[in-house]
Amino acid sequence: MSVRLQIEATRGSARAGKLITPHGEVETPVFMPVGTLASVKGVSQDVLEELGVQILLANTYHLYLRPGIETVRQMGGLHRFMSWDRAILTDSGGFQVFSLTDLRKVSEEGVAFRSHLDGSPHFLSPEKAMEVQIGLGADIIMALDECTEHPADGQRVRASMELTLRWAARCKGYFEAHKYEVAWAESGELRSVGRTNASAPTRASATQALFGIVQGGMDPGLRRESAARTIDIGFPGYAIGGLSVGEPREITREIVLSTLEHLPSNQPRYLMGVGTPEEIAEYAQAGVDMMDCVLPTRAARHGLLFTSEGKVSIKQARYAQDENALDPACDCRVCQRYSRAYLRHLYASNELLAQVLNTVHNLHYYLATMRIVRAWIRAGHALTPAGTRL
RNA sequence: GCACAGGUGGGUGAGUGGUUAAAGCCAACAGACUGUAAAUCUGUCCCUCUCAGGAGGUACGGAGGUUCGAAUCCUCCCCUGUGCA
Repeated sequence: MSVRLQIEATRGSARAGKLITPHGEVETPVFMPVGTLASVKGVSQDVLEELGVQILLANTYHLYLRPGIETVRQMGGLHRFMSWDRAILTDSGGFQVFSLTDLRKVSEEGVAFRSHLDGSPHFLSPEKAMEVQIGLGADIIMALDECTEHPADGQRVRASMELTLRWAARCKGYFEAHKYEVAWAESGELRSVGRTNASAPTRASATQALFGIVQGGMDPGLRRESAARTIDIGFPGYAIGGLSVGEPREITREIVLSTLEHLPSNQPRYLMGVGTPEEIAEYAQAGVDMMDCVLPTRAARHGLLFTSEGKVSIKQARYAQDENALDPACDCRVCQRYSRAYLRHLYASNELLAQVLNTVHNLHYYLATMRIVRAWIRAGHALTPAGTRL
């Protein structure tokens, strides 16, 4: 069978459990750091393991362009290539439809991209997105969707949603026909790279899972319809996409909360691209099982650190001679060892170590936040307002 | 001592008569960042007022001068670099 969610505790609409994947169990609700290019910028895999990262994101579009799917296949798949034995989820390239708006053209068939690297033309169809993701071999792969821009008028949002639905069906069709082509098994050996699915499913091939994505813009009605029709197509897990695209945060909340009500209660629910520590804590408590966001890693590289006392912009002059730990309440290796003054110095001096340490801290903070939420769900005592911010 | 070349805002460095409070870059200071074209981007960056559109003052080594007008031209002085004695 496929990736599945084993719910072990609930509290209100929140749930805690385990996501079963070919590369181990993932405790949910989970935050998934983003490693677009098969690398979480600034942090090595051994440190990610030490931090307790259970599942990473990587990106279809970026890895397809470089190093290219054939290289990853030859290297035994994404897990072996990047030396990561835990779970991986690949995004389909749908977000690039949104973010590379000047470099792509969307049609019924798919998306024509001009590479942001060298300008070369490429075409990503739902089928191609599946082929590439099957080749990469992530545990969870995503349907190609159109991440609708905001603002957009009602007609546009509906058309975009309908396109995503048609693409979802095509993705599922291709995936079902080709999912046994996963090129390697747990052992890392190449398996069954042929075009037919005649070979017996390996453990890995049997368990790679394709998730569908709900769109519908900022319209709860369209979100509901998108959810229902995506569920009709049928996936082992469902994502809420198309949020955090510039809309006010209250609207994000409204759409997340209303959409969650229309998703199956016994399957993984993945909120894509969200959010701040406060947001991930809130949405996990509202029943989201999986979230990813570039915020902790990007903000870290830009000197913005999340702490139990709120945001700290470590570049500020006020920290120049501050001998305190970045976050006195934090038990990460950065806060255990270095002063704010030193972290500011590293940042101001453009030292690579600044990016590394800042990223380690922010990821730790996000992961710690989710550990607290999981404990809260399981233990059944109320989180204090301050607790949600730890 | 002589001969060249220079001295510009925190640094560097454009500018050689007006549209120059003086480009660009750096530093400094602040802000943004949410399925990563992001070690990125934006703003401020002489002083004082401001009804926020601006107003006034000071400023291109120093002192004079030419001119309606000078960082820009002239004179002298000071200083720096290089070369020759």
